[in-house]
Amino acid sequence: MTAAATTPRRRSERARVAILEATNELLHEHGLEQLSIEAVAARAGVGKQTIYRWWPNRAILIADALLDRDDLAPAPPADTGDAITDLGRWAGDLAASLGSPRGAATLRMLTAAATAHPETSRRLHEKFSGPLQDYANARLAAAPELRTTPSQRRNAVDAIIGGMVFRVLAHQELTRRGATEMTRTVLRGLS
Amino acid sequence: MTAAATTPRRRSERARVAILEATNELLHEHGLEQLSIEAVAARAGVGKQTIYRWWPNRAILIADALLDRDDLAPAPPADTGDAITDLGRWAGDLAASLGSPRGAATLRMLTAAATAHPETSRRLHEKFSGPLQDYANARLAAAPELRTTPSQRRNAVDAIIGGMVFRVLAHQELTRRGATEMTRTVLRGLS
Amino acid sequence: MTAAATTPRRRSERARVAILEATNELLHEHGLEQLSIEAVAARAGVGKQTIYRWWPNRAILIADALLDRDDLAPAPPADTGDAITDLGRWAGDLAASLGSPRGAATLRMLTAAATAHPETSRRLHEKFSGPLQDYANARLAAAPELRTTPSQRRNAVDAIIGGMVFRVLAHQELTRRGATEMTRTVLRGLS
Amino acid sequence: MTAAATTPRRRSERARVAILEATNELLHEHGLEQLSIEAVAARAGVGKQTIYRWWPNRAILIADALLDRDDLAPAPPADTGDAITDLGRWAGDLAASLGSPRGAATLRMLTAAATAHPETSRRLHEKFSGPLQDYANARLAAAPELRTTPSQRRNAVDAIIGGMVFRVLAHQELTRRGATEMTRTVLRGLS
DNA sequence: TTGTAATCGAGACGGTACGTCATGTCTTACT
DNA sequence: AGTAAGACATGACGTACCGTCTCGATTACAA
Repeated sequence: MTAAATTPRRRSERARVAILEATNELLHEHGLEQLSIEAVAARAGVGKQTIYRWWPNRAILIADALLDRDDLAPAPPADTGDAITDLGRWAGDLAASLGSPRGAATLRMLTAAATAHPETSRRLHEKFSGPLQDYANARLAAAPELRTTPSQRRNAVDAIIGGMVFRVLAHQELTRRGATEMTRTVLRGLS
Repeated sequence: MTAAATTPRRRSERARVAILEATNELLHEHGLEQLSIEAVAARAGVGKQTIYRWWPNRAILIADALLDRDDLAPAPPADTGDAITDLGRWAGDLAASLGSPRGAATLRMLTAAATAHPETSRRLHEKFSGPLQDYANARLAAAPELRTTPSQRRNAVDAIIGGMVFRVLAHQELTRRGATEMTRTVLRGLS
Repeated sequence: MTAAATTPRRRSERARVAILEATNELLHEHGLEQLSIEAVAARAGVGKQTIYRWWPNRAILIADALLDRDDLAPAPPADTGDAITDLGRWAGDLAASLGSPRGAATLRMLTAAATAHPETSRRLHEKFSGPLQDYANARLAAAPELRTTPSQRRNAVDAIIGGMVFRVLAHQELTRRGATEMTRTVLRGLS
Repeated sequence: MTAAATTPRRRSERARVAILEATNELLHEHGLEQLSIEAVAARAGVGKQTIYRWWPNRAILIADALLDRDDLAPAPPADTGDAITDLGRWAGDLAASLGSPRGAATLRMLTAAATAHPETSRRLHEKFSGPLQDYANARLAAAPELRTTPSQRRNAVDAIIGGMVFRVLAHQELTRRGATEMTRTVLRGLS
């Protein structure tokens, strides 16, 4: 609450939102590679320079647009006291999100974007895979009924998340029920 | 009276090989998005038209070039009679391949290419993930010591493969030893 | 009729004629600049190499095709004893030929072709403008009623021929009657 | 409330001039058919798109470049009161211009360009042959010493201009003196 | 209330690469 | 030997976008 001198920025919120929305729309309509800054500018009713002023390049704009919608990773469920139940439910929620057409498309485009751009990879981990790993790991560590080493936890968590991601990337079906079963199968190995 | 139109096709093998090699080199030097057909033609010492004559578009050329080197998925190991041992070894081999810098780069680029192009996705599954799933599934099904349902096998197999792929895509370490441990952890759930 | 040993050449007359006809047709259908060797080969039902074997390049093929039809410069008329009458008739015939749509198009294309290719220019003069100048000059020189110096004759002849050619190139009307009048006007200056 | 769409056209004069100059240079260095837009862009230090933005096709660029230099048709001479003297001098000036290597090359290229492109033909007449015909015709009409009909004037004018143009196109010598003589010869027929 | 300066829309600019077309050369199989 | 077919290396075509650069107009703070 210091009376600091304010920075007299006057960035147009209207433009910012319109650009991110246009980017998301075009991404889902035409795909990652077909996205052109000119099309974004036209759809958003914005000058190209306004985009370049705030996003230094295409890759960062794409990451911003895709990660701004932070509904990919669902909130952790309530703690029922049983880790397998909790993680099964959590995996089901995650599968519902990633398994939907839009979620799957978003995950695939993010994966591709991360391949080409390390910074996107970092942010993808920070906003998506990191929190997922952290929650599952913590829930496992807090489960007295499952005596696990850190390395076992890491393996189990990556197998669960990876199994789901793999199915999405491979265009194979991923249902809430299937994810829960997979989770249970993996966790049974930690008895 | 004249004979039917003859078919004097004489595709140059020299050009075909040079193009695929140049594509692979440029892909690993500059990345997927930076790959230009003009650069491939120049490096291969070939006219652009010769590329377009045989590959209808960039995506198919990339898939061809990356999948032509079929060293991504290793050959299945000898059957020792113990499924967990065999699959552990198999997973280790796979991890050695995917975990190497070149293998990891290839997998990432293939994943990105498949995202943008359904046909590439199909061929990636046909040459990579399909055979992996098939082998692991068959080895599990043939293991009398593990009584498994098809659905359980499918879950376990995807968790193992997905876990490894996920680590590669997330730029996390994937060692032969880690992969074997992860496999054992998952399979223990199938007792 | 000598029983000379024949040279065992086996050039296909069928191909030669078909190529020249196809060239002429395409020239009048699409114009000089649009003419492609590939189109000629296709229309003539001939391999490209057959064209290149006998005509070293596009320009020479075009000149050959256009000049093969030697109906541009009409035959000189019968000598009536009166130079002005004869030359007026001759000019009229020439105008009828050059003034027709096909003749005009041919003259224009030949002019353009000659601009780009000196050898075509030479052959155009040899088969077209040269004979015209020669006839008119000779007819004037043989007219006792017109006492002319060589230089006067040359001027008058070029004015007459040039006047007609100019009208054709400028897309202006050129009639038999107009040409005769122009001829008379010019020749009257040689009294 | 917002103002109507503004028109922020800011065509670069620098680029316009550089393109026309480069075109003229390359035209005289390599000829009409060898002129490539890419070479113009490179020589002018300009992007190809900048050429295509303002000139819809090669033909119009060529016409613009050649006709922009309006030194082909010389200014009419002062009126001395004697039409034959005036027109002789005018023809001499024209011959000096058309007879020079550069003038001849320009005339030949314009003729060829007009052959392939009607609009170029129109502009060539508008800027070159039209004004020539108009001046000569008017000078003749204003000469009381020469009683001429419109049709006679038209014939004489076309014979004079055509005679000169013909000599240039036929690669024959055209001197100031020769042109003056030809003019006098033709005009003597209008006594 | 009025400068004044950052931001905005628009779009021209010098470039790079696209995918297509035609060049002139070559090789193959047929006649 | 000549031919129809057509692949080849080359290079220009005309288009689409890139990222940079003006150009007025707009707008919100500071004087």
